[in-house]
Amino acid sequence: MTEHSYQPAEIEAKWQARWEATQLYRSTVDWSKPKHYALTMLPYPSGDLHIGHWFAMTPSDARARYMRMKGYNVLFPMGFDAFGLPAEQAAISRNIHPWKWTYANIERMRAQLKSMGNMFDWQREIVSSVPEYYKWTEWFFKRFFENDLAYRGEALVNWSDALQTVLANEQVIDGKDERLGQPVVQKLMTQWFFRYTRYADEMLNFDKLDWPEPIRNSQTNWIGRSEGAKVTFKALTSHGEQPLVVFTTRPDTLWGATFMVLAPEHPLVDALTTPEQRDAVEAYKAATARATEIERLSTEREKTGVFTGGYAINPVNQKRIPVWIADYVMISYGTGAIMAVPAGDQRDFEFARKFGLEVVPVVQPADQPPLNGATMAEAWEGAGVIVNSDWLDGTLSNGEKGRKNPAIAAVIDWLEAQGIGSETINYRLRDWLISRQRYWGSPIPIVYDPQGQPHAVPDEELPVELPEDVDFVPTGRSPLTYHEPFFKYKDGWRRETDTMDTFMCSSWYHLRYLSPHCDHAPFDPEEAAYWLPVDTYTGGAEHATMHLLYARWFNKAIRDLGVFDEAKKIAAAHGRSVDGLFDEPYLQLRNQGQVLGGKRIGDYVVCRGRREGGKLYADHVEVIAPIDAPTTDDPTVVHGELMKRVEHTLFVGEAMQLVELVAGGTVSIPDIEGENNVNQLKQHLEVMRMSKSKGNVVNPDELVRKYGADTVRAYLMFAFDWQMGGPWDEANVVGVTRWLDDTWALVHATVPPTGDPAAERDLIRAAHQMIDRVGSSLERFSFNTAVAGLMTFRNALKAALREGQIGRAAFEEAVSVYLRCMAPITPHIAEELWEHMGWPYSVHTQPFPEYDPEKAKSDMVELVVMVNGKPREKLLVPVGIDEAQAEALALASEAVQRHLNGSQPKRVVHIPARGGQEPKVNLVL
RNA sequence: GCCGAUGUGGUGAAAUGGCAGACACGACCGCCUCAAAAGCGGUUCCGAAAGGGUGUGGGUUCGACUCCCACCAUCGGCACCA
Repeated sequence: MTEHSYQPAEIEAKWQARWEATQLYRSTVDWSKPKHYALTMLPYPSGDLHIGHWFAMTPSDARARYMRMKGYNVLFPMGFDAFGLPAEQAAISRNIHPWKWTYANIERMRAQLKSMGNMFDWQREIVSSVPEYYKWTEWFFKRFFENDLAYRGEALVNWSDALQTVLANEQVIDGKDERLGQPVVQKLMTQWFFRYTRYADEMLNFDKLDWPEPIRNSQTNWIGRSEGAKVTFKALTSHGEQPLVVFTTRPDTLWGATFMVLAPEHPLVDALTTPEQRDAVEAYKAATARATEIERLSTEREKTGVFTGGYAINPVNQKRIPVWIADYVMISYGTGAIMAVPAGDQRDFEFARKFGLEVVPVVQPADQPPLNGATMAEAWEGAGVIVNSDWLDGTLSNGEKGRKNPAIAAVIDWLEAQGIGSETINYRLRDWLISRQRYWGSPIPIVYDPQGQPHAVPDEELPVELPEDVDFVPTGRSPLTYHEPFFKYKDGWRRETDTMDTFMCSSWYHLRYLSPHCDHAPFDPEEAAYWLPVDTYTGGAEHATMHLLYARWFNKAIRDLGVFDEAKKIAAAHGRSVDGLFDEPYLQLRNQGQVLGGKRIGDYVVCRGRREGGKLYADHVEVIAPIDAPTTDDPTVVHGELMKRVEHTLFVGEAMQLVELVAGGTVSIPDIEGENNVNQLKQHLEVMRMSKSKGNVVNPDELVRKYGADTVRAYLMFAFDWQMGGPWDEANVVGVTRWLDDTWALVHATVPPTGDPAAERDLIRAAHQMIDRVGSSLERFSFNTAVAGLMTFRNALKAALREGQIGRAAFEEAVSVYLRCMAPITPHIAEELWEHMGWPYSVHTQPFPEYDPEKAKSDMVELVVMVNGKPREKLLVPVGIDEAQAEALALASEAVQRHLNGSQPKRVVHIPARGGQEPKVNLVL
């Protein structure tokens, strides 16, 4: 027995205080050591830390700690993304200033974050809403403005009535804002933009990045690059000939363009429309404007459109073709106008058939009878040979996009020579709209002269401070427009009164951690030279096309403005390779999954038996489809969804009727063959996102009080694959509780001075297998197998100590390895037990144990004997057994003899032991 | 429609192309106890066994949860994108 048991509350408070007092997690530049910048996404100070924060941050901490023990100088900072709409919304509904609300939340959340026991260096904390921080957000804006990366422009923008502000494209999902899910409308407004598309191509290149495929895929889709050409048609308008430019990815089909379609909002529509068509066109435009607000998204909709009465000249063959308007052409993509090639594009084909327009085939697929424009049933979008196209006839159009297609390459060259078109890359990506008509954000450091021209405020006036005494109730205009002391700059000059999108603040926070109080630059170049770029970034996948893309753009933009130049010189002076060093902000990215609230539909059961009191004693329970539910009111039958089960007691249906399965009672589940068992029944469990309204929020503070931080950490790491997440189920915490209780007792055990060498060798072998397992698991973010490796060792240590054959020296060696392997995952108990062993502070500054394959090896192994790839027998053999011996033993084995039945194997494959696996012999019959 | 991810026991889940189900929860049996809890020991994919099992159907391979093709289901990104 131990003198006292494991009391997490005591030891966690004690060690957190000691770590802070000794500055154990202070990270400073040290050029003699390799660095590792581990970053986890900073929280928004919305009130309380939830279990998702723990799930994101504590495994990230374990990884950072592991890297530190592996010899890296690790930076693992934390801060608060403190500007933004939620603070303002909360402030409005509670009538409290956003400033007060935000800072109160930060106080609270900082304490909660500290309870995790993470190795955050709190001296590097940042808060994005303090002037010390946003001075530099403004400074970056100013640099962008001065270098034509920020501009003021009029554009159709996303306007949210609910939020009373404009939003970036990224913040609009299916026509609704991402915060409240309220409709967003298109409005023509003058706003601030960043030249996002300037880096589109570079952002499509992920060569330097170790990022998850789904994120790269989302970003690639979001940027939406397509190769093609711009071609200038001649519009015959009421004001004479006017150029009408279209973007096409299929310039090889130009000769098949038999009409044109413009988006109803296109500027040339009015000039093209003839008096006879005027009414129809106006009516269609009005209808489109209405439809935009509802749902213009539906892919299945039948084509609609109206003839403008006007014509254009196809520049390749001088053909006069009609110009239509239709809502399937989007004003926001390409040039808002298309050449329609009905024979080669299914949408154009449908449109042509509906309105009786001409179809001229220009790509003739091989192995098919010649296409006939009048009779073909659908467009041919694939490869083929060009026809009906003058000089291009006979060229191969191989189905590729861009210059890889010979026909497209030939046409582009020709268009450029003729001066009627040019090769063009078009992006789905729009420029980044960063102005917001709200109060709680970083001011935009711009002033307007009396003529309304924007000028940047001088550097010495930065930061433009956000005034506090503002009436911030939203009116559709920035609250700052009502604050005269703020907007009045000098005679006749006005300040910009919009504020910046908070994604601007979070695009560079990883730089401010480097030197949060630096007052002459956004960051100290020496710190940047050492720490940048971020080596490992962890956080949620929901930021794929927002924060993670903005931050990449931001990084590339400031790199080209020379912001990293000095850091680059310093890094080079220390012998670091600086080529491309600052091209990307985050080298490795890993996304955690989500902890959900629980879901599973229970089996629909029919229980039959005898009723006694309020209970049914069932001798048979059958799982059926709910549709087959009996319609009887027989009291000896209970049916419904299985909501819950405790041993042999079932709770059935919404009414939770009690059913007791009697001894010898049977269960039948048609999906599972054979005789079924009561514990095979599926019970109802709700899985959904945790939210306050659903009342399924798990409060981490309570869990910490109940189990301790180490248990919560380890359980979150153990419960699911970290990159997948899953439903929260507190019932399983007990496995981790037992593990730590056991560990406590085992390390406190009394052991004899000497033991049995064989048993000791076995224990040390188990320890080295653990090192390998825990280390490689943490390396690849596989936290659940790391914990499993530790538990496996616990089992070995427990069994060994029970036998009483472990001596003091072997015990200490094993415990030393064990505690150092535990330290990244459960830092408090590891530290406490390390101290208990009498070893010097701190376990966290110890090296991670070195894996010794020799010590991990055993003397005997199981030789796996396989027949046609199926394992049939295992033979215990000495570890160094050679191929001939192994094959002879395998051939002689009982199972093989049975399978051979007197014949000879066709082939014998020997698979030697490697990578900790057993040797195998496969016999092919 | 295009692109991507996922699919394994009663449950959470493991498995560089090499013993499928490690580790844990639950359940069952036993020990301990006057009793219960805790604890301890054992069993737990199906099958008596031979053998069969990783969403379905093919393929590659001596050998496939893993690689390839097609399909089904769920989730995510893009979407009348020219």
